[in-house]
This record gives sequence, C-alpha cells and structure tokens, in this order.
Amino acid sequence: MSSDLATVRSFTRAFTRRVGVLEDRFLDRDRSLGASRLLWEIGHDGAVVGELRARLVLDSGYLSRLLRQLEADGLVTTSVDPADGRRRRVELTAAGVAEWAELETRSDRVAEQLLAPLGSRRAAELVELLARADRLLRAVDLRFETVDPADVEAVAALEAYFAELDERFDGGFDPGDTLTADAHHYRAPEGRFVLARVGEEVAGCGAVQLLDPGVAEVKRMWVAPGWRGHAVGGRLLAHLERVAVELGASTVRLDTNSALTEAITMYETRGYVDIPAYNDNPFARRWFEKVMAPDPT
Amino acid sequence: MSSDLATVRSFTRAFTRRVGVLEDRFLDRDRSLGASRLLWEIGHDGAVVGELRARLVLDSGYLSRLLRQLEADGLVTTSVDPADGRRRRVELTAAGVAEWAELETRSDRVAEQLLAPLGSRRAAELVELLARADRLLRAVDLRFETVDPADVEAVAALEAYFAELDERFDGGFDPGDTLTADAHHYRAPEGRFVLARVGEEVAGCGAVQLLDPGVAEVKRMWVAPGWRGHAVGGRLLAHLERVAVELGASTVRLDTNSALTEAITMYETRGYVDIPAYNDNPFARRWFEKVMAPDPT
DNA sequence: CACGATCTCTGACTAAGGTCAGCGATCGTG
DNA sequence: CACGATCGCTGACCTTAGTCAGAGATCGTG
Repeated sequence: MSSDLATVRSFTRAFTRRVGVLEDRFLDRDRSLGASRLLWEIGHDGAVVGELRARLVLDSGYLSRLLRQLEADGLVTTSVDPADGRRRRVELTAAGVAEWAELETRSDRVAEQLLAPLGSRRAAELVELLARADRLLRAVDLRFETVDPADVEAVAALEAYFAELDERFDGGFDPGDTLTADAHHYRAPEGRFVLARVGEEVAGCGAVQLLDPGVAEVKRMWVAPGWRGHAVGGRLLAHLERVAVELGASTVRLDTNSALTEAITMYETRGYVDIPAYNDNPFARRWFEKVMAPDPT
Repeated sequence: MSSDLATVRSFTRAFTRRVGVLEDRFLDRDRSLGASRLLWEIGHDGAVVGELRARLVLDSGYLSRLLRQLEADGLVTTSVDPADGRRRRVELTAAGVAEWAELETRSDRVAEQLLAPLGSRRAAELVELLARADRLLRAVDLRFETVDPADVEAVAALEAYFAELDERFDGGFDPGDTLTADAHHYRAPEGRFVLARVGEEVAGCGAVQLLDPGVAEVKRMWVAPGWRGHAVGGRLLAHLERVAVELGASTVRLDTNSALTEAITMYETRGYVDIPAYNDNPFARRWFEKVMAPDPT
C-alpha cells in the first residue's frame, strides 16, 4: 500500500517535471499563460464571456482584463450578444485563429517531445499505458444525461448496440424498425433514455420503460467497447434503477440473451434473480427481476 | 501517430488537472509553495545554499529571501560552512523536521486521493500502469558512473548478479572468492567497473578488463530485474565499449553461458560474432568478439 | 415603467515568483 | 599579501495571477 503511494508519487514527479519543462519551452508565447489558455478556450466558435468565466473559474474582473489584452493584440473581437444585451460574445480574429493553431501544434509538440527520447517501441508502449490510465482516471467523471431517444447521439449509440448484438447472437440480430418504433416507450412520461458520458464522449446508453404501475423494465443497456472494464456498466445500471424508482417503480425487470455473459454476471452480482419469461422477446433467453429498496425520500 | 499525441495530451490534461487540484488542497500550508518546496529539498541532512540553488534552479537573491522566511518561522537555521567560510549550511530545526514530515504525509495523501475514487481493483491497475510508465520515463535519464569494484553498491550489484547466475545455470554457479579476487582487474589502469544508475537507484553494472594491448573483455554485465525491457542492457554495453576504446582496445570480447539467451540475442544484434574459446572459463559456452570502429577522436 | 437582478467592466489593491546590480566577506593562487 | 574569483545577501524593481468593491448598461417581471 505505502509502496503504491511511492509509485504514484515517483510517477507524478517524473511526469510533471518532464511535461513542465517541455511546456515552458514550447507554450511560452509573448503573452502570459493565462491569456494563452483563455485564447485556446475561446476556440473557433467563439464564446460568451460568462461561459468562459464558468469554464475557467476566473474572477470576472480578471477575465475582463485578459480579454482587453487579447483584444489589444488583435487576436479577438468582442461584441454585444444579440440575444441578451448584457452579455458579450468573444470571437477569434484571423490572427487569433492562427495563434490558436500555433498553440495547438505546440501542444502536439510537447507530447511529441515527451515520447521522442524513448524510441519508437517504448514510445508505443508508453502511449498504450497512458491511454489505459487516461480512461481509468477519466471514468471517475462518468455522468448521466437524459436525452430524447431520437437524439443523434442516442441513435448512434443504439446502432452500435444493435450492430454488436447482430455480431454476438447465434443467428444474428435484426432490429427491424424497433429503433424508431420503440422510441416513444423511452420518452416521458412512461420512460427515459439515458446517455452515459465521460467528457463529451458517449461511454454507453440505457433506457427505462414503465411496464405496469410499480414495474419498470431496463432496456438497451450498452457500454461502448473502449469503456468496458471501467465499472461503467455497474454505475449505469444503478443510475437506471434510480430512474425507475423516480418513475414510480419498486420492481425492475430485464431480459437478456445468453450470449451476453458479462451482462448476466453483472445482473446477478447486483441482486437480480431469475424469473419466468415476462415477455415474448424472441431474442431473450433469461429474464431477471430485482425488488428495489423503498425510496428513502 | 497523431492519435498518439492526442492520447498523451488527453492523459496529461486529465492527470495534471487532478493532481493539481489535490496538491492545491493538501500542500497549502501557511507559507508559499516555493518555501515549502525549499523546505522539503533541504531535508533531514541539511544542505549547502549553493547546492540548493543548483538543484531548484533558483535565483540567488530569491533563494536567500526564501531562506530568511523559513528562518523567521523557526524552521531552519543557517551557519557558515566550516569547510569554506563563503558558503553557508542550512539545517532543519526540530520544528522544521516536523513540518517536513507533515509535507511528506500530505504528499502521500495526494497520491491516496488520486487513487481513492477508483476503487481498489482499478486503483491497483492504475498503480501498475504508472509503475511501468514511471520506469519508461525515468530510464531516459540512465547514466553511468565508474566506481571501485569494492564499493558497497558495486558489491551489492555483483552479489545479485551471482545469485541470479546460480539460479539460472544448470548445476548452479559458485562465485568462490572471485568477488574479491578479481576486483583488481576492474580497477585502473587495466580495467574499470561501471554502475548504471537511474536517479539514485542502481539499474545495472558491468566491467571492462584489458586482456592484451588492443583487446578488452566485457565482464559482469547485469541489468537489475526491475529495469529489464527498458533498453538498459544495450546502452550499458555501448558504454562499456566506449570505456574499452578509452582503455586503448580496438577489439572487445566476452563469454557467456548458453542459459543467458536474451544476452546472446543482444550481443548478436549489436555486431558480436562467435569466435573460438579465448579462455577456459568453466561456465562459458559461447565466446564473442566485436571489432570496434576506430575512435573518431 | 419602476425595480431588482444580471452581466461586464474599471479601479484599487495584494501576494507570489522572479530578475538584476552591487556589496562585503572569504578563498585560492601567484 | 595582493588580486581576482566565488559565495551569499540586500535593495530595487517587475510580471503574473488574483481579489474585491462598485459603476453602468440591460433584462425580466409585476
């Protein structure tokens, strides 16, 4: 345990020192680091001042001064937000876009220089390690968002889910027109559709549908391949159960195909028990049920 | 390739942001961060001001002011270096030692808090990833140090080497009194003993011995188990070849047991060719030779 | 259209981090 | 023992990052 801490500390020191030196060398423009960060955050699409303040957690006066500085350097222009005269929009000028691109390539070069002294084989290994560590760290910030099942990202997630079922089921899986036909079940008031997100990325999805008063069904639960092994499934299921309870359910059911062995294991460890078929889903082989603890509220 | 850079950048952002927040929360004492870092660097053994300046890359005036601050807080005492009246030594007071320990536990807590939200299984995985990444990053700073073969660390390395041979050779390996008896071969003027270091850690060792004018032998080459797979062996061999050339050799020989397959592969890829036995080492099965390119100097 | 809330900006101020020139004591060497 | 080099210290100065209190314009609501 204490050697674990030593490992983390050793890595932190080695890594931040190296990255720190590189960043000082490469990101050092004529302006302050704060101004550069702000410029980067404004980005190609521009932004509203208040939004920037929230994202960067800056004092309103300080932010204003940084903007004046960027404006004086001809990198941004500000204008009153047409939708609300109190707000102001900031946009990059042509010079600002060029500077943004410069910061971008410099950030890339920092990463490049970190890998450079390792040689290609060891660099590739480090990248793999960091990719995995990155997911472990970022998965902590998993959050759930209720969206309409016809939402672009929801549809994309469902299509990925169906494609995977088709690949894994004996005899394949044909969704037919369920994608659009079932959508209304996953809308308020009788249901919900949830996206699991890490940052902007979609890490999974799932739906809840009220079958009878007090009985809800969890459906369409899927974790994106890259996010498996990061406890996303368990947290997603727990969230869907909370949604079910909010919809008034005290019992949650779900069905599954026997090909989805990891899913079955998860259901069992999370308190689901086998029950007889409660529907005639031709792809289902197992049916599960869990009685929820009464809502503490 | 560009996705490699994106991976590194994503990890850097996720990691430094998280560690940064934790460090702000935990390392924030009543004094400035710079003063805390200085206190930590002084350590239990104290230090000379000039050395601290070099280690922390601080301006002499700035460092002096930080020391005055620590002194005013009763954490350090300064005194003239008895060896050189221009220099000054800094030592921690009892209160300074206590504060140092406090910083140490706080650093541990930062590492702890980084792992905490992951849960034990994923935390263990992250630690393993970081341990490997740490070695990859730190191995870049591999350096070589010529030491006396009777040096404590040299002897420790040789004992580890012999123990490993004993384990790997059919019928074992008995060093007898070679450890002390052969030592003089690895001392100037006829030889050298080299330690490979990463930070303070010993990552390997090796020796060079002049057999005849123009012919040197590489012996006792060993890479510490934890540092295998980090290109230490190749760089160590290259260094020993440079040492051989410095000793006036144009041909480098070495012998090896057939049990050391990785070593044999390395010798072959680095230009060593099989030759007939040039000695009667009872443990040797293969003898190699490499003709060095003439020294460019 | 009055009024409180919201949004951005300006001015005044602070702490941390850091640079630079020069001073005085000490050291090593001729 | 004179002289230049070295070492640490002080004073003066600077930038960055950030806080806080209002001012002025605009918005939403009654």
